[in-house]
Amino acid sequence: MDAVLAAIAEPNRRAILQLVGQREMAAGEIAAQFAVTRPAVSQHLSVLKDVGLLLERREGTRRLYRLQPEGLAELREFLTELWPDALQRFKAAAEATASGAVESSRPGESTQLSLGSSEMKDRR
Amino acid sequence: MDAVLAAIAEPNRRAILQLVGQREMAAGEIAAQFAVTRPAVSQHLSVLKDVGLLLERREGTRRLYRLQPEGLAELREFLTELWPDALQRFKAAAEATASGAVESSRPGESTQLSLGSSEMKDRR
DNA sequence: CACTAACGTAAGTATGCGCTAACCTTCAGT
DNA sequence: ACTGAAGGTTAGCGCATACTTACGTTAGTG
Repeated sequence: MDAVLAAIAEPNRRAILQLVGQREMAAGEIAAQFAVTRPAVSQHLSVLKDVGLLLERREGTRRLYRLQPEGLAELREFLTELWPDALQRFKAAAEATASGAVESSRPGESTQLSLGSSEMKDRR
Repeated sequence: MDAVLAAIAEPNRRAILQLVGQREMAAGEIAAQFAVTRPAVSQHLSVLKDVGLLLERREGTRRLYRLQPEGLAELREFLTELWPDALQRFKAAAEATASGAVESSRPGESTQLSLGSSEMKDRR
C-alpha cells in the first residue's frame, strides 16, 4: 500500500487516474491534457501501472491505459480501520441511494504499525 | 486534500495515526515507539495537526494528541468517485456473497482535473 | 529563584523525486 | 528497406523533505 499512496500523492498522477477512470485512453492522448512533457507523463503512467492502479493494453504502436480500481482496496481498508465510524456513515450513504442491509464487522486485529524500538530521551 | 495525502504518504506518520487512533497519547509517549528522534516525531505531529488529522490538547507541560478522522473525508470521497462501483461492492460483500449482479453507475460530472493545456508533440 | 521535565523550533545535511532533453524501440505504411 | 508516428528509457538537474543536532520555551517542583 505504501507504493499506492506514494503514487497517488502526486497531483498529476491523481489527475491521470481521474482522466483514465472515465474511459480507456492512449498515452499521447493523456499527455496532451497536461502541461508537462510527454516523457514525464510516460513515467507517471509507468508508476501507476507498477503499483497496480493502471492496466496497459497495446494496440499497434499505441498503448491504451485503463483504470484498475482494485489497486485502491488496501488504501480503502486502511482508511476504514482508522475511522471506525466510517461503516455507519457509509451504511447511511448507501441506504440513501440504494436499499440494502449492511452488517458491520469488528475492527480487526491491531495493525502492527512499524519500527518497534524503545529508545528515547534524545539519545546522544 | 493534497496536503492530507502528502501527510499520510509518509510511513512514520501513518504509524502515528494508527497509534493515536487507539487512544489519546502524549508526544513523548508517541516518540518512544519510533526509531527516529523525538524532534523528528514532533515535526510529524505538527504536519498531521496542520492538515487536520490530529487534535492537540495541552495539559501542563505535556501535549496530548488525538485522532481527528474527519480530516480523511475528502480522501474517502476521492476514492469513492474514482471507484463508482464501491457502493455496490461494499453492499455485495456485506450481504455475504449474495447473488446480485453489479450494474455500473454513471461516471459523474467531469472532475475538472488540473493544468488544462493543449500543447503536445514534444514541444522544443 | 534555580532546576528539571516535556516539548517545539531552527539550521544544516542528505536522499528522493519530478522534470527536461536527448535517445532508442517498435509498428505501420509505402 | 525506408520513413514517420507513438511512446518508453536514460542522464542529469533542481527542489522538496525527512532526518539529526543544538537551542529555546513553558510548566511544574524544591
